[in-house]
Amino acid sequence: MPELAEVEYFRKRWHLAARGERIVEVLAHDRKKLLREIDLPAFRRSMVGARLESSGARAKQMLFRFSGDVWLGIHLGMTGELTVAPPGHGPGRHDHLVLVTTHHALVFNDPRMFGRVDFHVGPEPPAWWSSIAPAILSDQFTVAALAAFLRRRRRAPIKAVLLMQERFPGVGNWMADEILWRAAIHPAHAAGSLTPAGVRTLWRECRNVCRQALARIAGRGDSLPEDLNVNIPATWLFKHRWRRGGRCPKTGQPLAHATIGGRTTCWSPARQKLKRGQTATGAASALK
DNA sequence: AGACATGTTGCTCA
DNA sequence: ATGAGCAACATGTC
Repeated sequence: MPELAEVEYFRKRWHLAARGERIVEVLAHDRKKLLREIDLPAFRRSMVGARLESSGARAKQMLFRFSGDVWLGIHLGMTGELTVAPPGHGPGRHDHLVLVTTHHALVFNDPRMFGRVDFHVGPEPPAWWSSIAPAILSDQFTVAALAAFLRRRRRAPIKAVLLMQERFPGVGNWMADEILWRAAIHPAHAAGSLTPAGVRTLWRECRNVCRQALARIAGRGDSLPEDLNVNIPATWLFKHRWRRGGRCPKTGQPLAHATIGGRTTCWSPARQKLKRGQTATGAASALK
């Protein structure tokens, strides 16, 4: 579920509910997997009594800062989500971590357990946070940097390249498909054989999808939509990609699905065309 | 029943 | 050394 904007949505949910509140109790379960890197007794000692001061989201990671130089990093994996419940919340089946304040329970739930929790103490944020690639919406994401990256990955299908966090932090399966659909680029197109105009269009749509997804999903300022996706319009591919018999909202033509770059991919054949010689080597079999 | 799932990592092979 | 492809992780849903 969580890509760039969903991660920001969940961060805000915890942040808006509990900013300034003190943790009075920590409930932690299943430390074999999600909490495997955590020294639980030390985590409890640091966390209880700490006050949530600030937080941020970068790519698909979140970092919550607590008083006493305590930091909590969370990655939601494939199925993780953060919710807010009353303070008496009895942990449900896949609630792996619950931070209880006097007014709220901050719940990290993840059925599939691909998520990760990191606990860090120190005046500076943890190293992994600082080494996340520059955001697509930052001025470091330039057309030249994009072109150089596509050249390096020239033989891979563009769909697979968009999923690489080292250059497209926060982009996941649905955002990659949305970007390519808007840019009218076929997902199996070899990354290195886009025209200069194609690269520029791709750059623009990377930024458009990130900006619009953040505004639609995570809201603006201190506002938060009631739920994920309630503000995503039917003009987006997102609304049609999983529906059986789904049609392209731009052309009205049927959508296509195949595994490209190792992931289920949806595109609009009427809009995203591939000429001879442009197909990435590994993607050819997927298009039969 | 079996296929498949909005993610990442670590292995193999070229 | 570098890049591409794929299985594995664990559980729920269609």
